[in-house]
Amino acid sequence: MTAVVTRFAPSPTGYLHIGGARTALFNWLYARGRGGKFLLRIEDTDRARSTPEATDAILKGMEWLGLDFDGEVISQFDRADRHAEVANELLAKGAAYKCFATQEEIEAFREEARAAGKSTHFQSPWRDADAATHPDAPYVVRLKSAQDGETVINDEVQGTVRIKNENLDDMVLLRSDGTPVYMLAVVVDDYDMGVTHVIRGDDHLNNAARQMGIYTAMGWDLPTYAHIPLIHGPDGKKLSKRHGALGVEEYQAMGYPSAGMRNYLARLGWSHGDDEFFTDDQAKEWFGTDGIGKSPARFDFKKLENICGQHIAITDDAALLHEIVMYREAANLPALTDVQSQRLNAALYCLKDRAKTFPELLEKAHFALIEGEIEVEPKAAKNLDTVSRGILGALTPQLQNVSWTRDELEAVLNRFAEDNGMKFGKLAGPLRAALAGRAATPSVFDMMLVLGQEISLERLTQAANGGDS
RNA sequence: GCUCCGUUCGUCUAUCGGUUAGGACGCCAGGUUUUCAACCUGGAAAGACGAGUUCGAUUCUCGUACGGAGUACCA
Repeated sequence: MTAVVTRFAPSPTGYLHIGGARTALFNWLYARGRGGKFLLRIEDTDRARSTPEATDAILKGMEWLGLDFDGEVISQFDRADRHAEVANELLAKGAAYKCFATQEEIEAFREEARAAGKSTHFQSPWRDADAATHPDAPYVVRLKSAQDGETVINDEVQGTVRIKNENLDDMVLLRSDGTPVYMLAVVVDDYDMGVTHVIRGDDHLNNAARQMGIYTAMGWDLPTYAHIPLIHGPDGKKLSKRHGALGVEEYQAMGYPSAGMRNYLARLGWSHGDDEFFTDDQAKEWFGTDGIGKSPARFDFKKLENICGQHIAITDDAALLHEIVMYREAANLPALTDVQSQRLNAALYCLKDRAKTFPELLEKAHFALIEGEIEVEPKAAKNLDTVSRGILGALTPQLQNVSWTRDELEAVLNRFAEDNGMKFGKLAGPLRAALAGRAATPSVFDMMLVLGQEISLERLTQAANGGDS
């Protein structure tokens, strides 16, 4: 059995959108789970629409998603000579022909066909023309595709799909300027790159039948096809910019961890029994085309968040800190100072299972990130009224000479609450406001432990004095 | 127009002819709780529609409806 080779072949005409990212992920999982190779090819034969910025965005997106590929990035445009070579070989074999029809002639043909309710596929009069009759004019090279019988696609996802050959047109292989067209380029590239499994969007299912004509004419073995359904927006319509069709870098900027993104995307349109939450290793082991569904899936941010929250919770602190740093960069937030990252690192243990995204985690880490003056948000301000400040003023001295451990702090605070005839909850609000300036924070004990005695007492004192001392 | 593909709770999905149609997210109720989150318990919630095959269809076949894709000298 030959080794598996998959590829991701985006065209660089925009950012790497979520559907493309999932296609890349599927190919990556398939290859990586089988000890195979995963290649990247940029389909840049459309010079007018391809941009280096887009290629860059694709590369960045894949890097963020952790989808590493083997070998160099392959530019399809760079291989134009090879594509032309194959076209000429097809010509020599009589499997392709030169077509001198003008755009006007083709247009006229289509209009007539449409009016007659027939297939609009252009039927070139040059298909069987004698070379002696060829004019000295520009021409395109078209594939002489079969006209009878049917083409059968054995697709791993779609099953057996039969298309009558009469519905296949003689597609253009080489433009009149001699440059190759995508349909030719994919086939030649996939063949030359040794691609064994073509996993791509099902918008290419029809194309597969047409491309198979080239394989047959060249006598090449077909790859295994798996045409996966596209992702739709929340309204079930085609994904548009308004809902979810954002570039993957925007998901990074929104603060989703990439492991969660991979998990969610893998689960979108693919399943392995009831497993919802899994690691990369599990996904690689489990992934196969048999688990891919046939119907389009919709993107759901709620579920993404849930999965991401679970991944944040199991990520080790060092990796998490690193990813948060990268997130801040992607979101154009100021870099963390040394003190901030030290404190954040120390606080991660009590933060990571309370947040679904990095912004949420950072929001809860607010107490650890403040340096200097604390601004009290309105919701917390009511916990710092005169009465509360009095309580804090009475409490603070009692924390002067205790050993700064969780047990000790719990003991002191509980005793204080009891002595003053109040429930601990009554005490927690003011403490939270004093330590973080917020109403929603991690446990007050965790905050005091992370901040340390000196800073904790400083903040308590400041709050007790009304914040104006 | 023509060709191809799809359709199970709101969403992602399981089911490979016989199930009280399962799980997850979300939602609702209750519990726990120093806030948030988490957690625990319970609940509502689905086979597009119509025929056919079969002892028996969510599952197989056909049709209809609705979505999607392709039909380029775009990819």
